[in-house]
Amino acid sequence: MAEEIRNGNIADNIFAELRRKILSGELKAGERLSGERELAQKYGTNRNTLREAVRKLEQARLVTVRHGQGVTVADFRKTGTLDLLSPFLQASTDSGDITHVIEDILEPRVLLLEHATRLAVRRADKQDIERLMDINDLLIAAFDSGDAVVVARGFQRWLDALIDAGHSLIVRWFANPMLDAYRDMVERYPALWVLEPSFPKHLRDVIHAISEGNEEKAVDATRAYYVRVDGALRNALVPASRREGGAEPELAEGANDPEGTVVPMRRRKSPA
Amino acid sequence: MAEEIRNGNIADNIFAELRRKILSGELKAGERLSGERELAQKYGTNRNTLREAVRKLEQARLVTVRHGQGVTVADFRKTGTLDLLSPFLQASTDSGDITHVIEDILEPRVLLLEHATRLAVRRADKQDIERLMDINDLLIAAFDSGDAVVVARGFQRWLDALIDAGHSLIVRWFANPMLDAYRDMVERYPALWVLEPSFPKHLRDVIHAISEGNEEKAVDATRAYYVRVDGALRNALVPASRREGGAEPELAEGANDPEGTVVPMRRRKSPA
DNA sequence: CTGCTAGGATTGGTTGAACCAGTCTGAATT
DNA sequence: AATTCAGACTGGTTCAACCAATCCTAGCAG
Repeated sequence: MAEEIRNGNIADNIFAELRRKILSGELKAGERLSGERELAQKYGTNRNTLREAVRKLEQARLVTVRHGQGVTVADFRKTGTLDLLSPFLQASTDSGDITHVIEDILEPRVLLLEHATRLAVRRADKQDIERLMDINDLLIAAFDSGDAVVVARGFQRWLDALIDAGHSLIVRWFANPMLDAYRDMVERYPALWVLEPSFPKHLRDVIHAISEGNEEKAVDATRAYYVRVDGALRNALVPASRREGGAEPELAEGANDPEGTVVPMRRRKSPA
Repeated sequence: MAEEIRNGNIADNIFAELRRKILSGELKAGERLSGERELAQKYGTNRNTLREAVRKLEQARLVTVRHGQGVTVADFRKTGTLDLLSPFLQASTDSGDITHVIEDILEPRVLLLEHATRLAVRRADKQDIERLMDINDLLIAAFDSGDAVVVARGFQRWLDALIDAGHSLIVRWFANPMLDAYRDMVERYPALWVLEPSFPKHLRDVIHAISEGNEEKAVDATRAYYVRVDGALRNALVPASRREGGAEPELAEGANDPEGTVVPMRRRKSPA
């Protein structure tokens, strides 16, 4: 089966390929994979290397392996974790899936950032604030140059610094998968990253609030900014999702949805 | 090296053992593991099986592997995800670490549950509500019997149902690692799970609010409950963390901290 | 002495074959 | 019809090579 070379590691490529198949729905939950011997032959490798790929799938909770029974595709919608966010977005060929996920992530993202901001206000030391200010200067310059991608990339450093300033293992671990997804999305759809006019003001406000230890002011600044940004993003998404089963303008390269077996992710409340 | 048999899978045991060593700080970030040949011999197995364990470590972001260079321990504090929460709590021998993590997770947990509750109010259908009511009945009965462990176990099902009622992939993926950690903690320290007197009322209030579609009421009920529970938990933790470097009453079985190299996780803000 | 280079040692990556060990299936037996 | 058991799956483990990237060092050239 045609495998393009992504990096120099066979097991990783097979892992990525099978992960894509599972996350895209090509392999469904409960389905059994072929035996290791057959799979190895199919991917043109040997059993040991193939097994390394299966081990990674197992660790990613995408399959379950039982001696004597074989390898079974797991229901990642139920048992998955945020680690799957980035590969899921990359694997999804169904635009409705992507739209729902992005819509559903906006609120948790704001809640996380508000909390991160709170912790930064409470715990940031001089070094943390200096780092934030340095990045802020760079961002302002990049913003003035008007290059959205450069800003987006620098913004990742800002978020990193903000989260570090909170000195919370938990918040860092919460944020990492979202930052990964953000990074990937910036690389794939640079056009989506609009330059919100209030961006520089938002940065300054947050830093000021952190410097003077004003928690509510910092959170308010964060919230106000994301209300605007997320609103714009929602507006950009809604028209796309309104078309029935079609591929949206620029979110899909090779959209093919062989059957309509996609589990509904969002159900509206039935009339009480 | 003495390895106890945990389950029938050598690679998994080695993976778990190395993960424990890394998460406990026994192996530090940046440190290089021995070569695969040597490691395999040390654990009394062959290279292929050993490599399967290393692959899982790699997938868990606990090590990085580079051809020609070897296996390097990653800085999981920076690059980890919530997947590490449960194994980290199990591996930690430093009571300060555990205390900080638990303190830092309480707020995010409430935020997550509040958001999950909001989504449940917006999206729950008749089936979801029925499921919640069924579990509620069981929980009330268990609560009256006074067995904290049974209640805690049933509460996991309640949380599952609540999250399902929100029909959000993202929230489910956010919650799973925390539910895993909760499950483990209940099994390990059943004594910590106190029966809050307002527990049955909280459940009823949330269900009512969901039924009548009153979002704010549902969130208020959730928040009010967790303010009480978390307050109690914080009080239980603070006295333990106040002792300097000592093992707390019942959170550590084999506490041994060979050197004082633990990276400070929480720094107070320096005087502005 | 300094700098570069070639080669050897060390590391992970890949391979194929053989055998061990659970699990399932179906035919033979009772 | 129920039971049993052999065989045909499945994954689990082991061994022994060899390939390929990286690192280190001895030796050479400047």
